[in-house]
Amino acid sequence: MEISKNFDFKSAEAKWYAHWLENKYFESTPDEREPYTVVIPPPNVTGILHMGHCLNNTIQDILVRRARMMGKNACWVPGTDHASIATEAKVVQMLRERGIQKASLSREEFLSYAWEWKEKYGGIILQQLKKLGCSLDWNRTSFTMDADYYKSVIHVFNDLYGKGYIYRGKRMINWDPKAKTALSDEEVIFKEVQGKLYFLQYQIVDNQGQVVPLSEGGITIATVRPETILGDAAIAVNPSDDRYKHLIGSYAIVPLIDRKIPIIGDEYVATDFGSGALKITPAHDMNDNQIGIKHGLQVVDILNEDGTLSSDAQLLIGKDRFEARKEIIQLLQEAGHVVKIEDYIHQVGFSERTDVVVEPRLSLQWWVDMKKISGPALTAVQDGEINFHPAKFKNLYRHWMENIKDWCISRQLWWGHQIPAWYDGEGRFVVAMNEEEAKEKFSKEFNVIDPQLKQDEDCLDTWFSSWLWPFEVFKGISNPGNKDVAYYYPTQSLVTAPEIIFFWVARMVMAGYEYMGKKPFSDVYFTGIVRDTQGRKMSKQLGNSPDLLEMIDEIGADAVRFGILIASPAGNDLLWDKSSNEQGRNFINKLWNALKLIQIWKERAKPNLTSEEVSLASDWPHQWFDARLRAASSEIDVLMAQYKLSEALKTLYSLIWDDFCSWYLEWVKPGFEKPMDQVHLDSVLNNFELLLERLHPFMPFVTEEMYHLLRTSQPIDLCVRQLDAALQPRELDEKVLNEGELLKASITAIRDARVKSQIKNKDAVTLYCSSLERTSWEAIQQLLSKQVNASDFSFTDEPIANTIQLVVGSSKMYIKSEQVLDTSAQRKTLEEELKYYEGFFASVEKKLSNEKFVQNAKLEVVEMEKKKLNDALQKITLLKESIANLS
RNA sequence: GGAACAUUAGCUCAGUUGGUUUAGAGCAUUACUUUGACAGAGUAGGGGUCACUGGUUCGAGUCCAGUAUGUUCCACCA
Repeated sequence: MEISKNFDFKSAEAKWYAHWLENKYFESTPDEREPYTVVIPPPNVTGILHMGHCLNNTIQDILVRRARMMGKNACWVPGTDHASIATEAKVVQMLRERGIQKASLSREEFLSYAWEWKEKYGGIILQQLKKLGCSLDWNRTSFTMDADYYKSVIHVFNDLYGKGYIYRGKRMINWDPKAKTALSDEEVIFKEVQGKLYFLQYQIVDNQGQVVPLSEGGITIATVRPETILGDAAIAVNPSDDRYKHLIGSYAIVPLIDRKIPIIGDEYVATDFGSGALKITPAHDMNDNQIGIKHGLQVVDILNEDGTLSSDAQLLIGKDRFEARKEIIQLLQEAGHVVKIEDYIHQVGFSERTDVVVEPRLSLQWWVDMKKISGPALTAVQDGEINFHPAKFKNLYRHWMENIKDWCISRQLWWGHQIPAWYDGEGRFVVAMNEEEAKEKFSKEFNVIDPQLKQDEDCLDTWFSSWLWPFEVFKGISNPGNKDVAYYYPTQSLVTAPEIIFFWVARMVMAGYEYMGKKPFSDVYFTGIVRDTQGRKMSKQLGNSPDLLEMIDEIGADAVRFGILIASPAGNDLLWDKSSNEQGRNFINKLWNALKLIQIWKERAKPNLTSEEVSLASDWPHQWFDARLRAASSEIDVLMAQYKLSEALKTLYSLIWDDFCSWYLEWVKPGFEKPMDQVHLDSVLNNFELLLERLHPFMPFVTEEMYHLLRTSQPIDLCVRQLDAALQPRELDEKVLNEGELLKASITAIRDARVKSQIKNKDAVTLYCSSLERTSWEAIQQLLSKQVNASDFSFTDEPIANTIQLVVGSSKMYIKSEQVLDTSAQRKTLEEELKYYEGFFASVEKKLSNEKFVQNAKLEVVEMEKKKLNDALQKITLLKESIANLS
């Protein structure tokens, strides 16, 4: 069979993915095997594949494919998340482009547009995962708003409400004025912003109730949000502050609107910040709200839900908050209230989804009382029931869990799971599975017959559905105790980004224990963040995020998978550069060329060779490679168990490039245009197959392609071939591995000597060896002679004159050549080596002559040092002899 | 403000309970080689007082304390 010059990844990728699907290799149903379950972190239904997904899903695919090849029933569940805010924003934008305002639509109309949009664009990302080679069970594709899933979310809400874990309450929340919705604390990103600190002077009312003119002094406060003075309810000072304490109990006048507000004392106020007097705006600041409650202050809400000033502001009504800020300063300046304005750098909260400044706002929302369900989730991770990789995230998790706050779960959106609460006209409400049940409950609880009910307009936070993901993809709630959930749950590995440890991971653990009574997964692998070479996070805004599909198209999915993984140390961020793809491509090329070489051997192979034709006298090279493969495989097993995927791939890379290509194939290579005997060829083919097997989870396409080119009638596809569990290191391997090291060292040393003495490769040399380890040399002498073009190899006890002298291990070698020898180069090499060993000898000797060392160190350590000393001494003797022989 | 983690070759990182060499790998770099799988190759080399300062110890990249720098998380004084 003709093998193409290079790997044609485009046709191979299309061919093999279709073939795998056709043969249902990725489909899983419960059977007697042990399950290996992974649920995909569901990407946003609006999402497009980026580098983060690439890393994340490559890792999952490696774990899943490997499990599949190790006899597990591997099941990787795909799906998408409805991503309420993000998706609703996209739909609103699409409508705007069509000239439709969301406000002009009914809820039903809007949702039909949203579903239309979801059907059309949603799930593109899942198609993209196929390009990457991901072995997902597509029959199990789930969506967080599937009918059953939806019902389960509503059920969970009802259940938690029934248990008293969900409540409705008026609290300060983070308000996103663009999305016009509440946000949870986790959805607010604090950024440092260069702002201004405005010092404003308020007039004071004296004992007689007279307003003191500003010219006679007032009270100065500092604020970064001057527009909020319109909502002021008090001015607070620290009761121990001598500057102000006499004012406590009197009143001040809010500028421009002349509202009379009390001056109160509260320890909360810092005397050393700003002016030492704090304006209190209970409707628009978390802390002010607390103080407001404590002192029974009135609440003046001056903002509309879109961030414009409300009629309660009395001034600048309808203006945007930032516009109002500029204008009010002008008005205050004109009225003489501005004392000074300072530059001020401070932290401002932004909405994670819309990136607008979040407003603290008082509103009625639904909450989950987290302390009620967090207990088992905390201990599970503390006790190692669930393992985090890397383990450092354990601390972070614990800290958050121990200081957990209630979770605001209502969102003022339409796209999502509508809150199952029904209200009557009088503000009474019940929580129910549906309207019918709600009516029943009303009649029972309030004795109302057939009330006019209205369902809560709001939706649930997206994470209130995705925290059910690991079991609801198996219908663990909608069809409790079914065969799938019983078999696949708990899942094994969760691979996700550390950013969502609180949003998602922690909450899944809570839901898992609450609803399944079991952990949702055994291991959580947190990937790093993909950054560019300058260490910047990849983002659309910076334009440093490469187009993944384009890249796959250019260089192939396997090269991209290799590139991202090799650059990804376990648990660290990875600085990714396109050049690591090239390393992947080069590696594929190397493999491909090995295949081409073997193909040539296959064509020339003969079943029975005459003794003259035999290319290889023994099967020593096969034994050696077998031993190397065993050692490397067990290293890889260990690394994989520790989730050190990058290290495992490096081990494989070097096994293939160095051990297999550079050494093994060279050792078994027959002479130019000579045939290879079938027995040796079979060994080579077997070994190559075993390599491809191990590489397959990392680079599925090229390995499957080569596997079939290697042997035309494979009984089974590589994708579902089972790894040979017997491939473990054996004690007897040690001998052949040592011989291999001796062979490599001698080849390298002789090649080096040839270069330094300018002996051309085509000129044959004669080798003499003086050694106490004759049996080792005997095992390798034929290969050595072939590799270094030596016409003869013999043992000697005497130095050979006019030769190049080398010390390999504890043996001496003499290279005899026709050529005139340049002894100076040789002498230099030997002397440098001697210098090194003398230095080494001195350092060991020093250590051993230290009495305290010999007294205190462990016996075996001392013994080892003595051995090192002896070895070095032997080496020094040999080197000295060689140098002496030179002259 | 608090905490966690990190700091080893030009870059990205290994280095398991302190003692296996005078600290390793990959990539990059330099020189040389090169007509039989592979110039997308081969061989060899250069490059590190293991961030700094102390301490514990016979012995520290490894343990302890402090300092500096960086990253991340938490909190948020208007």
